[in-house]
Amino acid sequence: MDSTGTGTGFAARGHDHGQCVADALAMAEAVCARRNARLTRLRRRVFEMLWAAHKPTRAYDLLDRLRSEHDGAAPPTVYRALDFLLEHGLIHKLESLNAYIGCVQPDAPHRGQFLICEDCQSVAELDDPDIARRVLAKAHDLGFAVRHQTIEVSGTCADCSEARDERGRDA
Amino acid sequence: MDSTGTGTGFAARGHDHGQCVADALAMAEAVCARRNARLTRLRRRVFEMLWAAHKPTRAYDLLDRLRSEHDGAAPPTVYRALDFLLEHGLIHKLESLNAYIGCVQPDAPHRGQFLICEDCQSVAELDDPDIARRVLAKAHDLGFAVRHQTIEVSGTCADCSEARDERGRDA
DNA sequence: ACGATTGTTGAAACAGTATAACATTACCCG
DNA sequence: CGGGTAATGTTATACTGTTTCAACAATCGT
Repeated sequence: MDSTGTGTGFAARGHDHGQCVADALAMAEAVCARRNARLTRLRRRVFEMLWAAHKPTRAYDLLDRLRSEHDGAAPPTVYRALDFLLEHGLIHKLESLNAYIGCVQPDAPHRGQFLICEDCQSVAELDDPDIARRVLAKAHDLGFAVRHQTIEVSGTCADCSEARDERGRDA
Repeated sequence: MDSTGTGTGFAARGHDHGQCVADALAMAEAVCARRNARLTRLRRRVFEMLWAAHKPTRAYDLLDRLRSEHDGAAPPTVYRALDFLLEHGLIHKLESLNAYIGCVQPDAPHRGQFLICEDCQSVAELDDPDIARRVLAKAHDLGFAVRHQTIEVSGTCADCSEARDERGRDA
């Protein structure tokens, strides 16, 4: 579940990144195969880039990288790939950042909750059913039929809080 | 608390709109006075426009309306006003729509939860402490210090669900 | 194998959202 | 009044995302 073993939802600082990208790709392949969705070269590249960055990445950053290895890439190129990946739950869009990030659990399409560290730009995806249920229940009380939840929390992650505390002591 | 009396968080279809805008403006005035913040003519107009629309409104829509009554309005004109209003908790930004809407409870700056109807574009602001607390608790467990919550739920409001059902029976 | 259908990509232009940078004016306080 | 700060004017630009149409490739039924 949490390939980093830290239990914080954030990737550990020194984790085996190549392996983590490879694992994500294998999951994506499996998901697409199961649904007869075509994970083309382009889509795969965008997916890999998102995982390689391992932090929220903007469409035009992806576009720049695409262009460097493939002439003729244009905005629709990257947005179409992103749309496909979003549709299949392989990535998420962080609305508060206008950025995209790989999904840690692409088995079933879903919307999790995101903790976004403002210091180091790392993101933890929570998928806490309690939170989602509470929102659903409240909406239901009001007669509101939920289609989609966007839950994004910005702040400071544990690592950065520590680092900040240490700087504080030094000063 | 809920000036509409519907209890759904959504404004009632036939509520006294002029009064509702006037009330909001009075609250804004009071908040700014208490903080020595200057609710200038421009800022007041943007605030009024947001309340008059009574639904999520885009920056460039506001700009168009500003221009019609005030030559020389440019993007920064409206964005600066929006920044001021956001800073003082008088309005909210809906990240998932890139749109802005008046805050129903501007006494203390805060971030509520939003139910966004995809059919009629109406928005309910919840401010449910349970939801906020649960998110805070979960983040705290992971050592994450929360600065800001963005919780936006899209779907169909009770009125539109009913209307849809009726259309369904007719068909 | 064949064409029809559908899905994917290429390419150019465009629409919508937001900020940078700098000049100018209005306001407040001593 | 003078001097400083906050607010606005103005121009330009950066960033984010869509529309459109044409070309190409995979799939499917026959």
